[in-house]
Amino acid sequence: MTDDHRSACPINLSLEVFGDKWSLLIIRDMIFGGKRHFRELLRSQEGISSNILADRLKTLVEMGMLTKSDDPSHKQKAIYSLTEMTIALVPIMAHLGAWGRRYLPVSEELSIRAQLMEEGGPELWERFMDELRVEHLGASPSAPEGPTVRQTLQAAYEQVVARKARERELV
Amino acid sequence: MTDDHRSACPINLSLEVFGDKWSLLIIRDMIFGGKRHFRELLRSQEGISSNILADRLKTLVEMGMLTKSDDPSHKQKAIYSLTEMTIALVPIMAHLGAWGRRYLPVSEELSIRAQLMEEGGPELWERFMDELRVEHLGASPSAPEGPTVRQTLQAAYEQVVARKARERELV
DNA sequence: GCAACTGCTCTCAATTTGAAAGCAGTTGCA
DNA sequence: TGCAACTGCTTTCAAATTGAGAGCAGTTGC
Repeated sequence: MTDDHRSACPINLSLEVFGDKWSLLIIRDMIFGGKRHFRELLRSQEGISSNILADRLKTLVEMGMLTKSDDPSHKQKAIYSLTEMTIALVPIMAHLGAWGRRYLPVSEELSIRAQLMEEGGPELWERFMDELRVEHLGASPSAPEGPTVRQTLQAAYEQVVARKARERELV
Repeated sequence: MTDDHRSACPINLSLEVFGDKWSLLIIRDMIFGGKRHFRELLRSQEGISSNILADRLKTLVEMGMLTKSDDPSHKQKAIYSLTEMTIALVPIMAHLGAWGRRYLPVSEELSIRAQLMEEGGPELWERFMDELRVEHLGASPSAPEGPTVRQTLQAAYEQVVARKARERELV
């Protein structure tokens, strides 16, 4: 573990961990998409190619952002899990989504989740993080009632997609 | 302005704007270091090289993250200014700094600012953003009393540096 | 027994990165 | 009036990274 860092500034070090065009998208798909397997992550909106995905997963594991384990149901399957470090990025994801929604040409269906995260605020983020800890770290569930945050976000997304499909038919 | 975006997801679009190893560091130096000129930005902690800096400044201007204007005091000097879009990154910077401070091997002097930003919370961030609007957008100052947020952060940084120098002498 | 699926790896071209030197001016000072 | 220091870059060229696509050695389900 040599210090080949450009500087010991927290922002710089953060960028050295996920300051590239793909790492945060992988983490996004794990957090919001619930993806855990290589082939799932390969089917990203943005079309990451397999060599890049393999490389990023490897370095994210090396940096403690993910862990990798065997899937008991299939000898060739690997399961990737978030660590506390990565779960702690949820508020940053929320801010990033809110910022992008405000200043960049997002689509409605792909930003509805960001909107709900923004409206939900820190309380929703905390609930989401707790659910991720249960899912990825084996923490015991604290409030087991109702749909999960991810399910709620996903349902909203699908509703927008359905509405848009209906609107397209009316042309 | 063609849509050559990978996807219209807010997180992806955000990453297309500043998802690289240098752009956010430039913005960091402008926000926290008060830097406005090319040669100032060239003297970053991390040692950016001039061709990369020139390229990033150009694309940041093209994307509306910065504006560039002439310095009346020197015919060859350019002044780079933040836009509202970039000032709105202050909370993300604060979160990023807090995250890095918690999970990565930061140094005390380079993370004291992040600590104060974290402790100050949204109220401090808003005050800082207001000051940046005055400095970069020509907004009229709202609360003109006392030292600026940047001055406060800078003073704390220098205090740590001075203390560490003293401690080194005692060896 | 075979198609579909598993997490990758390999190849090779294209792009990006980066250090370093240099440049055409401008400015401040002696 | 000269000259050193400074201005925002640009150029050069090697090295590293990126990326699409094909392929692979197995595993699994039917």
